[in-house]
Amino acid sequence: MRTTKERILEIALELFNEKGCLNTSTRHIAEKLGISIGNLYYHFKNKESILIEIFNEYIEVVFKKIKELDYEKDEIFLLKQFLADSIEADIKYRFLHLELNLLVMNFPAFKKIMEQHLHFELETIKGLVRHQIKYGYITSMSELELDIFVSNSWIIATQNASYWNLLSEDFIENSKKAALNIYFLVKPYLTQKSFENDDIKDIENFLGSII
Amino acid sequence: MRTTKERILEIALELFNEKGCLNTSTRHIAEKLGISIGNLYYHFKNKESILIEIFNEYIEVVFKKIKELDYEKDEIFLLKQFLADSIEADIKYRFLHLELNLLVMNFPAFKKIMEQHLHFELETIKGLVRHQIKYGYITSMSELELDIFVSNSWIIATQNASYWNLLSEDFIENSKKAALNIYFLVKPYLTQKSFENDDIKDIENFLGSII
Amino acid sequence: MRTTKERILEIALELFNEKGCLNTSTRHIAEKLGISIGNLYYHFKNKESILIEIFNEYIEVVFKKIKELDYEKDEIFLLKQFLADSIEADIKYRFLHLELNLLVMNFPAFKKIMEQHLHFELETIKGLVRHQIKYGYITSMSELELDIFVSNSWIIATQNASYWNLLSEDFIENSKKAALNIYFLVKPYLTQKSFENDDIKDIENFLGSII
Amino acid sequence: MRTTKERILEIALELFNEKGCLNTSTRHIAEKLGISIGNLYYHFKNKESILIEIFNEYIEVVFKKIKELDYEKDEIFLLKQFLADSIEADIKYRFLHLELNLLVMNFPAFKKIMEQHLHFELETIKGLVRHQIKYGYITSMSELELDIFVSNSWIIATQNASYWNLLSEDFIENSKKAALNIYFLVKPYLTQKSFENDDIKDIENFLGSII
DNA sequence: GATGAATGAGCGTTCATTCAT
DNA sequence: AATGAATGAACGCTCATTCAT
Repeated sequence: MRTTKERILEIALELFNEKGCLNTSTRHIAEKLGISIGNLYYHFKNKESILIEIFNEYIEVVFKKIKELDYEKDEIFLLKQFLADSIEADIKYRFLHLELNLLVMNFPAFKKIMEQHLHFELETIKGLVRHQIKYGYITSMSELELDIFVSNSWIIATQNASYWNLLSEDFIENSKKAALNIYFLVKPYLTQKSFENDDIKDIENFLGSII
Repeated sequence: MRTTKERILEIALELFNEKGCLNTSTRHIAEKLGISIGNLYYHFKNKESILIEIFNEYIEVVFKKIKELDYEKDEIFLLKQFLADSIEADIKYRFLHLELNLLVMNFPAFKKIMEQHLHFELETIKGLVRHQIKYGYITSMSELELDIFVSNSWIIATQNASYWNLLSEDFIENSKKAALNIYFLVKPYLTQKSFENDDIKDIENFLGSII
Repeated sequence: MRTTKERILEIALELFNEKGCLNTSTRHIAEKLGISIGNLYYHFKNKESILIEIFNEYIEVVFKKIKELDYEKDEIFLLKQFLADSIEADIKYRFLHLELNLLVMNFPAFKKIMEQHLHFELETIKGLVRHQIKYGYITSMSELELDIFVSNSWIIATQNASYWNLLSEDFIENSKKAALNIYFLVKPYLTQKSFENDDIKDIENFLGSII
Repeated sequence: MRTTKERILEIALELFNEKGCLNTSTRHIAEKLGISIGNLYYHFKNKESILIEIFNEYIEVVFKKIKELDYEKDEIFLLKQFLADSIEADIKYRFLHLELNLLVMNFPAFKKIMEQHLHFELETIKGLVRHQIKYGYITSMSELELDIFVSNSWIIATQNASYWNLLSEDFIENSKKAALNIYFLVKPYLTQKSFENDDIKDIENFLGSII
């Protein structure tokens, strides 16, 4: 049995994804859940803290599997995992990317946490890419190029859903395209070794099936 | 001497970029401009029509120079132009990309215009890329790859400012980085012929100066 | 060629009948007419004076034909005329009766004129009825009964359109029923002499054709 | 102790009768009641729902006593009851009739309910008149005449207050006259049996005292 | 005669949040 | 834990009217 707090977060996420966090009132969350507005404020001191708690969930999902990997030591091809994990989270918490800049403007505490997380996430991705370069999966590049490659990856990973949603309302179809965006962004940097890796073949097969 | 209508658009754009369109009230625009709220509504029938008029300006800026090019016939290297124009507009009207998805949710008439424009813009970019491929500036690619390349370009061009703003408030510095994002996205697809072109040398010099 | 002032009155009446005077803005009148709002206020010092001028037209129409009758001297059967004239005016200026009480509340100058007119109209109707009694078309009645008979007649004549419009939007059909309401209200008071009058036969034929 | 909701309805009715529903702002209601505007909207989702709730009260008052009568079986003289009940409600909720047509124009949900109620009310009155005819209190008449008689009765019952208010502001005096309007409207249709009924004598006595 | 920019009070409504119970 | 009444600032917008040109 879920606690009330958990159910609030669940419903809030649902509504945020549907209409945006800024378009969702606390009263609406409480009503949809069938609890009083007073009870909602008993569990969360304000709307921002609901947002922050959801954001913490998001962070956890993003890094859960990646953290498990001891990629510093092992020679593993991480692209597939990265693709799968990031897309999953970015779909589940898609409202975050739809209105991230406004959220940061409106919720100062959220802004702080968001910034901390972003720095950490970017460092993690950079570390991951460096690892892949070291083991020859990705071509080597300058520090500047790495910075830009990572920023482009982050932007594409988080924003492509917004893009496709502008073009079509077929949500399922759109989310599939996310994989293509990331794959083709990364592809020019893949080495021969990568293309010989079974994971890449899996990915290419999967992407082939989308088209 | 500017007309009141122009001044409203000017101040509105300023405030939209500062705090977001959704966070800017019509009363606030009027107050900052020193006119009555009634006067604002004399010039614009509602907030959405202010947004739409600003969006139409944006469209014009985006396409003004590109439209002038008779690129179907001439063999010209367009990347530099494209970089310059799109970045200029995307900075000047940056609020648009910061909250595009929410704007589309909240303003149905804007949504329609936005969608029409987006289709047209993407086709234009595709045509431009095909032209560059034809004249050997960009490596040839499949139709799918072209689609994804264009979508990635659009996403990076419109969203990179949001990204950098999350990391730093140095607005000038951030806007410079936009060029890097697009350049490195495109770079893997440039041919030898491109690298011999003087424009590319200009770009590389410019980018070098940023770092 | 109509003067601007006349055209304002014309369009105002049209809009008042369509949506009510209180739901019609002065701007709307000017726009529909294709003149500036300033020009409208050049011709009328305020909205109330438009209303009053229209009301004066109404009064004129109501009494034009009745005034022509020298009914004090002639033995004439006036019911038919009264039916025809009052219904015609009450249809043409139907907005007046739809919102008379609110108009009186909102427009003090109109209120005064309205009250004066109402007293005069009621006295006229009373005189008319007394004349019909004197010449044996209508059964004699006490002064109280006469008062009430006249008030009922006025209420039915002015309000029946509102009633039928609540039940159906077929405006033409509804206006026909007005005649029935008045006829059946008066009928119990008609004498044998009335029923032998050709006018009554005309009326009965006309009413028969409605059903 | 009245609930806030009840007090809102109470004050709203008071203000509506005083100045008209359309001339009464929600803010005005809240202020007169000494509550915040937010609280008013906590209890009613919009102004229309206040109007509708008041209208439902009106319906209840109109039909409360009439519904209790098992007039299909008993031979009873209903005129007195009808007079008393309808006048009481039409005075208490007099704003309704002062601006009914505008209310219907401005409040679509109210319009629907109003129309349903009107049809039901008219059928009820018709049934009541048919019963009185059956038991010999009212002279028999054709179906058409019945329709018109009922429509005239409804118009007089609901509109006579508006009429008298145009002539005088003595509210109490005016409301007494309502009874006269209805009585004299009905009188021509009363049979000898009616005039022998004690209720009629009561009415005549009451009316006599008014004059 | 005519234009149209400008005013500002007011309207219906929403919303995050508080607090006594 | 939970209820739900209450607050009040703010929002988008309308309207009759004025006035310089």
